[in-house]
Amino acid sequence: MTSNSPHTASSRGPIRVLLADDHELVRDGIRARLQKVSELEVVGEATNGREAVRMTRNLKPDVLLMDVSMPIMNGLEAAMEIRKTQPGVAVLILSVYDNPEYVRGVVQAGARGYILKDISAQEMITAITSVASGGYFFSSAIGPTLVGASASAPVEDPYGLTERERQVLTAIAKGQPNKEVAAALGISVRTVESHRLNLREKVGSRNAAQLYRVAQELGLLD
Amino acid sequence: MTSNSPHTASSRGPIRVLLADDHELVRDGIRARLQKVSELEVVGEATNGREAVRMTRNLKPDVLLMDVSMPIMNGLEAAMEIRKTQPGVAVLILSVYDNPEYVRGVVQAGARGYILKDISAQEMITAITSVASGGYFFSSAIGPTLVGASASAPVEDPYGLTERERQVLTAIAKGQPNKEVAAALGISVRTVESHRLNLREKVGSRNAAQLYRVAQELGLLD
DNA sequence: CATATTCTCAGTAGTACTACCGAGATTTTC
DNA sequence: GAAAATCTCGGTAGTACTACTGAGAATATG
Repeated sequence: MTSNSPHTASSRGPIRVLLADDHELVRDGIRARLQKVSELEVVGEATNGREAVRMTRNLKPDVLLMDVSMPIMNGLEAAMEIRKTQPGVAVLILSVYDNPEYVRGVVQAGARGYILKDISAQEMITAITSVASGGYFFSSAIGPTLVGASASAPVEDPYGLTERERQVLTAIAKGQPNKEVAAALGISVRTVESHRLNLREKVGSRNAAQLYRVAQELGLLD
Repeated sequence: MTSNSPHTASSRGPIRVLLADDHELVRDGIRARLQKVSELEVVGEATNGREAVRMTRNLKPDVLLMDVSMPIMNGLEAAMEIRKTQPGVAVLILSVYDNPEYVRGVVQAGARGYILKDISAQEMITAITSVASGGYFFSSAIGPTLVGASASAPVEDPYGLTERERQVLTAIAKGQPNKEVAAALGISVRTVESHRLNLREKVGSRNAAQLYRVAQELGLLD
C-alpha cells in the first residue's frame, strides 16, 4: 500500500506532463490535445530517451508520456533508469505496437501504463490522470494481454480435434490414466487408446507429457 | 482496437455507476465520495452478485463497482456473467486483498480494473473514469502483479526441487522420453527414472502428463 | 567430523503407453 | 443412397513409465 505521493488535483494544481517522442509532429499533436484540458500542463519535450531522463530530473514532472522507439536511448531503457532514480515520476508509455510481449516488458521496466497511438484524446487524458493518481492504465485493446492471451478469443482449434477427442484430451491433461478416462466416459480402454493415438497424431506429440500443453492451448482446462 | 463504446464525458453526460457491496456502510462511504463529483452518478446499489447482474441488465450503467466477497454470488462469478451478457459494462472490482492470485482471476473473469479498499477518493474516481473510457485500471500496490511472477520475482519454488530435478523436469516437459533425457544430461536412464520418481513425489502427480503443468508453473519453459 | 542432502545407478516387477493391424456401428456429408 | 468421418473395440507386441528397495560417491551443513 505504499503510494509514491500520488497526484491529487486539489493539492498540487495541474498535472505536470513531460513529453518524449522523436517526432515533432507527434509531440505537437499530443500537446494540442492536452492544452485543451486545464488540469494538464506540458512542462517540456524531449526527443530521445537520454534527454527524457535528464529533463525528468530537472523538471520533476508528475507524468512522463514517452514513446518506446526513440534514438540514442529508447523508452524502455529510459523507463528503467527513471524507476531507479526518480521513482515518483509515473511513466506512461506510448506505442504503435499492440504486441503482447511489449506490454510485459514495459511494465517490467517500471512503466505505469501503456497506451496505443490510435487512442482518443479523451482516453489519453484519462490515462495520464490515472497514472498521475497512482494507478496503472492500459488501453482496452491490450487488456487481454495482461492475463496472458486466451481471454477474449475462444481459441481456434488448429488441430481439427473432434468433440470426443477434446473430452479425452481434457481428462488426460488432468493426469488420469486410460483406465480412469475410460470409466469416466463409459467406454473401453482400447477406445481411449485409439483417441490417444489420434490425438498425438493430430497435434504431433510423441508422448503424453506434451498433451497437457495442447489442452491448455485449446483452453480445455481452467 | 475494438472498443465497446467507451464512455466519453462530453458525449453522454455523467458516468453512471452501479454499486455492489454487501455492507451498507461501505456503500454509503462510496456513495458519499462519488456524489462530490458531478461527472459521476450512482444509479443503484446491489447487495450481492446476483442482484448486481440483474440490476446491471435493467439499469445499464457504464461502470459496475463491485466487491469480490458477497453472499449468494460473489464478484468474480458476477463479473463472468456480465461479460457474457452485458459486455459493454465495465466491471471494476473492489477488494481488501492485494493477493497476486486474485488479480489474475479478476481480469480473467472479465473485470476491467482492480482497486483496494484503502484507495483514496481521488484514486477511486480516477479508476472509475479509466474503466469507463475503455481502459484498464489497477491500484499501484498491485501493479507488479500484472507482470506475472516470472519476471520480477524469481518464482518461489513451492516444491523444493533441486537444480538437477529442474533440469530433468524441463526435458520431460519438452516431451523427451527418459532415454533422450539421459543422453542429454549424460546420465543413466535409471537415474532419470529416479529423478522422475522424486519429481512426482514432490509435486504430487501420478504420471508424466501433469509434469508439464508444474514445469510451466515454475517458469521452466518459455 | 558426523549428518544430511544430492546425484548417481541397479534389481525386480508391474502397469501404462505406443505402434501397428483390422473392423463394425453410427452419424454426417455430398 | 453412397462416401466420408467419427466413435467404437479387439489382437499383438514392444517400449516407456511407475513402484519399491537398496546403495555408493560427492557435496553441503552443522
